[in-house]
Amino acid sequence: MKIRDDYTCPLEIVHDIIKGKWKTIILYQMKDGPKGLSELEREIEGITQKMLLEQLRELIEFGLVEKKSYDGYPLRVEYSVTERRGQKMIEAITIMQMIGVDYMLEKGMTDALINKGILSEEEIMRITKSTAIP
Amino acid sequence: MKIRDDYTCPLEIVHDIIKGKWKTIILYQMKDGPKGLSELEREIEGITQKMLLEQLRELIEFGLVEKKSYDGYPLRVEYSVTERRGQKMIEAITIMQMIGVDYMLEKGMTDALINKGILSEEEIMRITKSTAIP
DNA sequence: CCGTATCCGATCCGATACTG
DNA sequence: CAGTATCGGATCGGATACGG
Repeated sequence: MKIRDDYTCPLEIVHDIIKGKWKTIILYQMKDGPKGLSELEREIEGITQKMLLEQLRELIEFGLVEKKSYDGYPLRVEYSVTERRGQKMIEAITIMQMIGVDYMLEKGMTDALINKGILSEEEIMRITKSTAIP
Repeated sequence: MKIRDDYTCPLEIVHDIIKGKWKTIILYQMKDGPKGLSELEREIEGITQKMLLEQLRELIEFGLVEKKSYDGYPLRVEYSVTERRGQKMIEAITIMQMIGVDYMLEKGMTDALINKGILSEEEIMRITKSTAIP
């Protein structure tokens, strides 16, 4: 990814940082601690190894992710969210996650939420009752 | 924009909502109240009318923006952030704005910040002093 | 002032094959 | 387990012209 130097506003930069299809998902997946590559690949449904590595590299470039390599066999590499900028981004992503859930509830896409373990059936019952129009 | 129904996670949806180059900037520009089209066009540097309308339409589709038309002459149209989902998104965007500013400070892009009126010269002095390594 | 339509190069991303 | 390279279709976004 090319890093330009003619940005006219801060949000333009941030858009460049997270515009990739998988960036927010990757970051969110790392929110509770470091992850290995194959771990991420397993947990993120539909991503290819190529995309994962590509997007990780860009996240590192922008200071949102850190990489640590440990020699030995098997190879071990850990990717984690950076303390300063990365954690801040997680805050924003957490809000976006809420918006996504809100949208899915509105559209009745409850199955996906339950399957993914994002919400339990009871939680959905409670939420939909409280906001549904009788 | 096509709205799919096979989203596997909430963040995938949100990414679809804000992936456009101008979406976050447009929303942020409306954070303090309704805006007319030409107003937005004037305030957002570099955007074309085509892109502005296109992205606004998508933001409306996803329930982040509302549109109100007033007949008469000259025509008056108001775009505003929706109470529920839109305002929530503004929260996330505000954090992203902070990240962008942080990045610009780190890269020494202070001129752009001052020119845009995002930070004053004194504020930058204070910040850079407190985080700079002597 | 507000909105639509088209054309076209740039980029994104998925599939696939290969290396240490 | 971790990472690189290439190729090709789909999508994005800028320019530009036209209509209410």
